[in-house]
Amino acid sequence: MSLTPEVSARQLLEVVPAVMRDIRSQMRSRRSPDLTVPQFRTLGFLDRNEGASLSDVARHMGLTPPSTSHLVDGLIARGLVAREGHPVDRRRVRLTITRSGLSILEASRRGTLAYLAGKLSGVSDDEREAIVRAMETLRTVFAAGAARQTVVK
Amino acid sequence: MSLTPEVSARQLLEVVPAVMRDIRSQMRSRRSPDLTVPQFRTLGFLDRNEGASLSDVARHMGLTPPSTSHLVDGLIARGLVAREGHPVDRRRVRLTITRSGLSILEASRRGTLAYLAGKLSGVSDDEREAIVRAMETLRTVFAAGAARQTVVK
DNA sequence: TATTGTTATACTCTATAACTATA
DNA sequence: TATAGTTATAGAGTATAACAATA
Repeated sequence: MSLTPEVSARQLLEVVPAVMRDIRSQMRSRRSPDLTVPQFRTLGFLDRNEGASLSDVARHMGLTPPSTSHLVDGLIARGLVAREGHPVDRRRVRLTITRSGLSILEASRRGTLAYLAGKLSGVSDDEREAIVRAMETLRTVFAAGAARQTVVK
Repeated sequence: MSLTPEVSARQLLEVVPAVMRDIRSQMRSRRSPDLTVPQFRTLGFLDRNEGASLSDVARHMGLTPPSTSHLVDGLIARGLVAREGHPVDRRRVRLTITRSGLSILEASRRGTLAYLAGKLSGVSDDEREAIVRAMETLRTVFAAGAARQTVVK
């Protein structure tokens, strides 16, 4: 049989990195709203989760807290994210996307989506349906932080 | 309608980075045959293309020559790749995977495939079929170097 | 002149270890 | 003691710019 887990795993391992590289280099090539993929995802998360803590972001991204702290530093340095103290628990941090961050996020999102949609425009409806189905499945299997959350108590 | 290019593009942009992160962190966690994703792909390419030049690798990976040179340096430093002069054109370089590189490549491939297959084992046959179909489509659309090769004369 | 590759430099992403501050 | 976060340090990946060697 051809559709064992091993076969699909092999396909993933070959194709996903190639798609990823393409996305990265497209983002890099936009010379105004240039966001890296992790920065883009962080802004998107903060857009949907106002006042998230550093740990919230780390969990969502599947990163360690130091990596996340560093990542957020970069966004703050560029004025795209604001960091305030938490009113109650003073160990915590409240992260919010700034107006400037939001507009860059939207520009970048539009640009990248348009680019990807262009690439997919030559693909048949049928094949696009398979892509959407596949992404839905993969999302549940590889949800960010899934592995950690299973391990952590 | 729900399956426009835009919808599938949105899915890709959300899901692919998450899958990629998962693959990376799995590779990082194997503490003997630890290869990064680009190193892994480079070794795989050299396994299939004995004596490839630096430019060949760069094209395949969708990277600039300096980045590729650096990447290859790391593999040579670890004894996984050998660099010789080209017998005819002395500007060129012949890259080959070493025996040690091959055995690490195979171990890493087995480990990562097993990990991914495990993750996909809970997925229905139907959904795996969609994944395989999607990957086949994406491979043709995002083939490494495709963009450059179209642009370059 | 054009091609192949390297070196120099710099930034981002990521990790682990060690630390501070707060609970 | 446990939790939230930062700082220190380091390696990999990537880019652009400048260069050397060869064709």
